[in-house]
Amino acid sequence: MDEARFRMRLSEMKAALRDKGVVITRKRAKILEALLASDRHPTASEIHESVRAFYPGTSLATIYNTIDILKETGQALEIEFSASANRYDGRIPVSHPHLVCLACEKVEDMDAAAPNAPLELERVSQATGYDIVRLRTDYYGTCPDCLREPCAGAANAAERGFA
Amino acid sequence: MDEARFRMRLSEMKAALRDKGVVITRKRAKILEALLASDRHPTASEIHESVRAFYPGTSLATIYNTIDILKETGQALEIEFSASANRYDGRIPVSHPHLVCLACEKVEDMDAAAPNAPLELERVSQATGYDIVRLRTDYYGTCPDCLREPCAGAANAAERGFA
DNA sequence: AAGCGTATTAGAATCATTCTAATTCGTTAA
DNA sequence: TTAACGAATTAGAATGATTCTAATACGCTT
Repeated sequence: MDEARFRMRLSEMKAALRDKGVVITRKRAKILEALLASDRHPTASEIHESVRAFYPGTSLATIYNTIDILKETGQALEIEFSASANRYDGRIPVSHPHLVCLACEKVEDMDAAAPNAPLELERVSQATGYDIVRLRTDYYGTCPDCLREPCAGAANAAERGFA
Repeated sequence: MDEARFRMRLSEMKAALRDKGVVITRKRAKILEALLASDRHPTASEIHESVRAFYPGTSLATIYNTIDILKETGQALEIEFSASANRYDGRIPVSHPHLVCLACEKVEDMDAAAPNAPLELERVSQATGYDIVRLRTDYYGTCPDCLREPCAGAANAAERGFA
């Protein structure tokens, strides 16, 4: 994500929050930046770490609070995991496929052409009678790095019966 | 799921466990049956309730223990949720799409033709360099029942910012 | 500078899941 | 039938992410 795109997306997010009457405090601004800064789809506590580098007294509750607002305004996507911390995607806030490494637990955006989400939601709504609002498409496996040289994470995953 | 298919699938599961050297105790047999009996994709504690109707002293740990073995042997699919209990699918133990109602939280199999999972895994492995072993495709929205007459669950979901 | 509403905080509470260590069960082989 | 061994089961404690709570601090507006 280049600088221009980063700043554009950041203003978009701020605007969406302001529209909801949410105050963009300095801490909240840092949270948005931390969310956009890495392509690693950070967890709440990773964001917490980033923000604490600037504002040491920041509480985890503030991170979750801001994330909630981002979810409600459709500005961030929550990628749920029951066995580990949820991850968040603020870069592309519409449904799109991810690659999840069971060894090192990283989550990547899938480069391959994504299905056209809005159209797909409409199609499935028609077919099922549901009012479908989002979709989740994730591929689970072992990433090229972990295939090459199994890391600590890989060992863990093996223990859990994967790998 | 008709009776014949039920019994067939049940033997399949038992055979797979025995192959692993796992003893099929009466409690374990009931767990498998509870998993297959409903199309509701039960949670661990729903299975627990079912089994306790027959064997009152059964511990939740036993349910989780058996579920773990089923996952390891590829005989059950875990559908993860971070905000509520995970659900399990023992009927169709290969990756296939689900419909998740955000109001009443039920999880249904999607009837529409599923993408050919093994082929899709292979395709994505080729494209990404990952060794992809499973995929998750889930559609989130409101089911026809909840669209018609919003239930308690629907109210909850609305509070959470959905619906 | 006062007043008001939102943001923030530390820590407690929650809840699904996993772990632990002790007990019981099932099976096999004397 | 019984002894013995490994696997299954148990209750309850531990874990860990997330949410809640009630008190405090902050940032506007006037």
